[in-house]
Parts: sequence; C-alpha cells; structure tokens
Amino acid sequence: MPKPTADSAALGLGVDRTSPVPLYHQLAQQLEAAVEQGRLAPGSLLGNELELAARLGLSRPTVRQAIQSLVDKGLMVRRRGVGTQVVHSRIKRPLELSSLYDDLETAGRKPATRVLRNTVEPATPVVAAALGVEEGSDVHLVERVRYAHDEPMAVLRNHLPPDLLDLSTERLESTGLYRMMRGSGITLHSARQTVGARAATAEEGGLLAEPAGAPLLTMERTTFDDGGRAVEFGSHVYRAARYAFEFQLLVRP
Amino acid sequence: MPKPTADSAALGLGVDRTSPVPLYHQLAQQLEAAVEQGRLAPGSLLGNELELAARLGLSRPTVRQAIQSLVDKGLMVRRRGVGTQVVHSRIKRPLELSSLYDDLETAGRKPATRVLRNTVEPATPVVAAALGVEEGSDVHLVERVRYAHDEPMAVLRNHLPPDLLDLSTERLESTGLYRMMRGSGITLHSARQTVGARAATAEEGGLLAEPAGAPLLTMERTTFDDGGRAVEFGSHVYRAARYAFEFQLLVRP
DNA sequence: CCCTTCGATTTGTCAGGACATATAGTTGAC
DNA sequence: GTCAACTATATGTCCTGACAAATCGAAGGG
Repeated sequence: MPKPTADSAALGLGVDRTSPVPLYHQLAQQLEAAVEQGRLAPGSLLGNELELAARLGLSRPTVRQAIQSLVDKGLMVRRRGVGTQVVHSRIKRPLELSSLYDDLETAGRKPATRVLRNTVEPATPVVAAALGVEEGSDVHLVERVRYAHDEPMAVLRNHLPPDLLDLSTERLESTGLYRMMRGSGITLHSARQTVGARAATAEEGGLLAEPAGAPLLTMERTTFDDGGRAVEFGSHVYRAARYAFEFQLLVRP
Repeated sequence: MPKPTADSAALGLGVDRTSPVPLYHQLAQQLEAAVEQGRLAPGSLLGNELELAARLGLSRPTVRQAIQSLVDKGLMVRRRGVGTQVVHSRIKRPLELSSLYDDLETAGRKPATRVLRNTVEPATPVVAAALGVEEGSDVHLVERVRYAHDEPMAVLRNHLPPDLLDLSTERLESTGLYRMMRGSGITLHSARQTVGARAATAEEGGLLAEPAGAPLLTMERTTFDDGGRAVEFGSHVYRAARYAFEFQLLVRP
C-alpha cells in the first residue's frame, strides 16, 4: 500500500442537520481541521466520494462541493481515476485584500496612526482616472503615518470619492480605513495593485526616520466594491528595511 | 426598469453537444466573451438561471456551474433574491504564476538571458528549508541576468532540487525556467512569495547598470508542484526604475 | 402619509441517479 | 519475459426534482 487511504471513520466526521451552516461547509471545515491537525496526512488519499457520502448520509454532490472548496483553496488535489489527496506542503490562503492596520494588528505589532492631512481637494488627472470621477471634481484626501511599536512603518496617502464615508480624523487615528469602509456597509470586492520600489525623498525620510535616498517599497492600489465602483485609491510607501509583502499564489487551471 | 436585464436571445448563446468541451465551460466562455465585447453591459442582470437553462436546453446545475466559474473569476456578482449581474469595472485575472520571461515576452519586450552560473552546490540552511531537503545536500544553482531590449532588468538566482530537470546552459539562455519545467511534465500548483526592496550592492549595480545604493525590488519565491513538492526557490532583484509588479486581488467571501 | 406585512422572484442548498473518461493494475498473447 | 489489451475504480459531467432563504416591491393597516 504505497499511498494510504485515510480512515474516514477515525476522523470524527459528521454533520449536524439542525445547524444553519450548509452541510458542504460543515464537511469542508472538518476536513480542513483534520488536515491542519495532522489527522489527515499529506499525500494520503481521501477515499472515494460515493463511499464518503454514504458514510455521512449525504449525497455525492454535497460531498463534491465540500471537496471542491478545499481544492480551490489549494489544500487538496483531485485526479481522475486515482482519487483526492491532501497536498504535501502546508498551503496558506491566497493573498487577501487586507489592510496594513489589520496586518499589523494580527501580527501583534500594536498599530498607531497619525493623520497628517484630511481634506477635500480637486482630483488630479491620475486620481480622477483611478476613481472614475471628473477631473478637478472634489475628492477626499487622507494622508497618514502608520506606526508599529512607536516606530514609523509607512506613509499612506488615500483618495476617496466624496460622500462615501464619514472621515473624521478621530476615527482615522483609532482604526483602519478598510475597517471603516466595511463598517459602513461597503462590500469590498477586488483591487488592482502595483508594487514597486524607489528612493526616499527628504520629506519621506523625515517622516519615516530614514535618510533621504533610502530604498522604499511602494504600493498603489485601487479598490472596488461589489458593484464595480472604485471606492479608494491609495499611494503608499513602506520602509523597505521593516516591511515586505508576503503572499500565496495559486495556479488557475 | 432601473437595471436592464440582458436579452439572452441576442447574445448568440448556444452549446454544441458534440464538442468534447464541457457544456458549462462552453457557456462560461460565451458569457465571458459577451462581457469582453460589451454585448453584456456592466451592471446588467443576467436573467434568472431557470429561464436561461430552459432556453439553452441545459439543466440548472450546469448553468449554475458556468456562472459560478465567472463569479470566481470576479466577473460577475450573485445576490439572492436579485439575480446575477456583470461587475461594472473591467476585472482582469488574479495574479498568475507567471515568469518574468513570459511577462516580458507578452509585453513584446524581447527577453534575453545571460547565464552567470549553472552549478551544483551544497544547500545552505535557508535553501534547504525552502526546498525541503537536507542541509548540505546537493542542489542546483542557476544565476542569470535577464535583459529586455538589450537593457538589464533583473538578476535571477534560482535553487532547484537535483535530478528534476535537464538544466543545460543553452536551454536556459533561450527560454524561461518555468517553461522548461512545464515542458518536463511538472505541473506547477502554487507559490509563496515575498516582495520587498533594498539598496543595490556594488556587484548588483555593475550587473544592472545602476549605481551602488540604487533601490531594487526584491522577490523571493518558493514554487510547489501539484504534489506539494517544492520545485524551485528563487531570490530575484529587479531594477526598481524599470520594473514593478502589477496584479489583481479578489476578496474571498 | 408612513410603516408593516405579504407574496412573487431569484439564488442557495441538497438529493439521487446516469453515463463518460482518465488512471492504474492485472491479465493475456506473443 | 515483455508488451499490449482489458478491467476495476475513481472522478468528471450532466440530468431532474425539491425546498429554503433572502430580497424587493406592492398591498394593506395605522
């Protein structure tokens, strides 16, 4: 037996039909937890779908939907005629649309924010094109310095369409912009990003405690809600010595 | 009628049951083409699934599978009780697992490669951890300079497990590493990337026609095949003045 | 006139079945 | 003994049918 088949009975699988959580999602979560905790060994076969469905009292489409969601996450691989097996390496999530604030907070870095500017200005050509508004029309401009453990990490410059949010300086200093958007009922959907690098200007160096000419990581991002409207255009610079983007890619078949 | 419903009949939709291409995939391609060509206006409703299925002679699950694939691509949004509508902004693909060679070639930049080193060396701790091999065991090391239009763009340093590929210097200079892997039957699956920035060393400056201390964009990437094995670990530096990463993010619901 | 309630519409979830097709191991012929 | 053909097995695709839940607009009551 070169590739062991997982003993499904020993995995503690079982669905709760009184729960409002969809059955396929319950199963997917249990399988993911089993992989996470090592009860489902990497490389092991999952056992065929029909048998798994019969054991759990589910239909095959439901079991397939659960497995498919894990395949989409990159956790498992299906091969026709062979079966479904757990991927060997620990695969984390694909790149999420996260904010620097949340990133730092989950890393336990105690983020803080100082607002440099919070005004309304006429849109420059670049900003107007990114947000899809008229050139010269009013847009919000927010400029902030983000700190972690009392050390400056990044200068964040955001442009937003007018009348989208209540952008009080007080709230900006106590939370992240994305959290404010989500709290206002805006459903973020996608973003277009450009990541590059350049040397710091004297002004940026002063804000970030770096000498002029120090390498900075730059990120431009236009974020869209689920209606396809641009809700934010950001031009950010990060201290390269203290910050890097890390993410997971999946091949689309 | 605030939100026009697309006239499916005028979209030229129809499947070919003699084709080996799955029906749901045929439908998805036709819908995507219709969006791309503007025949399906952004924001317009797609029409309910049952009717669409009846018109095409398909079952609802098949139609749902087609639409779901487009939702996963970020091309459409479904809302229960409302319908499925085309996203307003033009959304391109999420970040793909592409190589610099392919990126440059599709951009018409005429890539060229100079191989600096192509040897076998003992694995350093970092490389051993990334590739999942024993520390000190033999690994391939390939170091290249990538040019576009006869200008240096990047220094690429790749480590590969032994006996994976025929790494002749000749082939390395005429094509990309990823293309060689795919040609050898390796199915790339996922990658973990870190993007940062730093100042150029004197040696790197000489290779890239930049002064020492110039800002460079750095990328470290470990690539995995569909069995979860690490097949490549790359440490690359790009001239920040000439190159940036651009990609699309999708929110995972 | 405003608010609540109801109902029509649409997607979300789930069942059970059928046949197609790729894979790998086994059997058979040479 | 080696190679080809066959067969068992698993996933891939597709069908029909059913009910649940969210949404939005219209009808009704205050």
